[in-house]
Amino acid sequence: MTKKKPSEQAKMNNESKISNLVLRRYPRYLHFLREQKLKGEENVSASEMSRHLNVHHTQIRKDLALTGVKGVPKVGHNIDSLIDAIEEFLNWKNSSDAFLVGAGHMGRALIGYRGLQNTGIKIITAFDRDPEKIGLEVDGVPVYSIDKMHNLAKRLHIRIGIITAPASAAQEIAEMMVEAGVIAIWNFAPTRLELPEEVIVEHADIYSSLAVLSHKLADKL
Amino acid sequence: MTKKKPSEQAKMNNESKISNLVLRRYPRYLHFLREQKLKGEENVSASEMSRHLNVHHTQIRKDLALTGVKGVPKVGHNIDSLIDAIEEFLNWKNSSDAFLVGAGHMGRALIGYRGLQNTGIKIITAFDRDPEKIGLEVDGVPVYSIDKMHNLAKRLHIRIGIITAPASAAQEIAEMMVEAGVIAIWNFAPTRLELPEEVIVEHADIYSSLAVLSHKLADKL
DNA sequence: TAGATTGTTAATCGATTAACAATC
DNA sequence: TAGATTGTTAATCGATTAACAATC
Repeated sequence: MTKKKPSEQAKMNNESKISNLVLRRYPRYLHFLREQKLKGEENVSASEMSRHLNVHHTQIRKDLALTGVKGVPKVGHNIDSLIDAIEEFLNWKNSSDAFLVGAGHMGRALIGYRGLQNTGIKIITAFDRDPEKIGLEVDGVPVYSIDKMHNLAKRLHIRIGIITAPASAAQEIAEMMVEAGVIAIWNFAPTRLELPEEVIVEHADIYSSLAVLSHKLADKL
Repeated sequence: MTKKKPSEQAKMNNESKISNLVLRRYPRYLHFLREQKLKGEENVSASEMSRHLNVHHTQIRKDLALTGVKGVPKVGHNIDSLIDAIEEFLNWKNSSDAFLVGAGHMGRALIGYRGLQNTGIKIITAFDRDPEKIGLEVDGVPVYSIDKMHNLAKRLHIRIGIITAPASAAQEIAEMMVEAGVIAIWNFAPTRLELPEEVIVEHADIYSSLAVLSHKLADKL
């Protein structure tokens, strides 16, 4: 029996081998690029990005190289091409419909988050158990009873689920989502979800950043 | 002129040299440990943690070793000691008072987040500009006019600020906070803040996790 | 005792940074 | 042309994993 190295696995699954660390940097790049574009800039140099984003210029070069966009010496990279390429890379060009479960404050915050409009995800419906929330409309997004999720997800072919429910309900909700055909879950509840391997789960973990903050602060006091 | 290696810098600033990657793992460990404690367990082995948290057992051993808690062969580590040590490490044992600016959904979500109670941060007051929000009370936390922040922060010696305002207002708010004596800022607005170096800024960046999710999903479709 | 588990040292892997030639 | 900037290759750094002796 041959051991599968992660890289071979990746090939087999037709997954690209780009590292998460790089992926996590792209939204910051994108943000900066859009800003520059708004300012009327046409090109940007890696050195300039490096200064503003506090990332080593070589790293920026490598990250940008992955997008396939070529730069021109003394000029830099074309901003539009970069924006386009990164959006393409992240699959943020055409947004996919998503369901959100848990119409509490966190859920509504996310629904109202204007920044999400540029990110390839569109929340089209929210669900909740609380009869007081069912029937509401939040920023144009209706809140339905969670019982309706299964049918609706199947009918609309929803592939992305967002969990903004309390931790205690998260696992159950996640299973319902998978059951209904969801293949990627963005989890804001502070729990690890146990799901079949093939389901993509990303945990929006606010504690990890708090841990860094707290520790640094402790050092300072 | 001698170049300062990061490590020397760290010593000079009296900062500990523990890596952020380790720090970011601790909250997950803590969560698991508390869970086990609730189940009535007294000890836990690194192998067990490894299985549940999907982290290599050697890594867990190293991370736990940093806390100073010793394990016993065939038994494992005492859960209480670990919880205690990690909380100590993160400075989560006695919570510091914090101000939150921006009482929109994100702000209220954070105020209502029960999980925050175990994390060394206590939001005692919220601020907003919106007259409709001023005077409200959210989960026992009063919302004041942002004009009052400066005086109140000075008076109560607040060192931690949380920004849950829109991106457009974040920089200005951050500067007000620093002006008022805040030395650590937890920023939920989707903007990089430009502040004096000595201010600790942690960006709770939801886009980075979305980037990973989107990319993985693109691969799968 | 035997075996589960710890904890440390060494090997590997991957990410970041440095150096530098190529180019507009 | 000179110099800013690109993009690539090599060196370094740090994090993860493997191997294994020590211990209860």
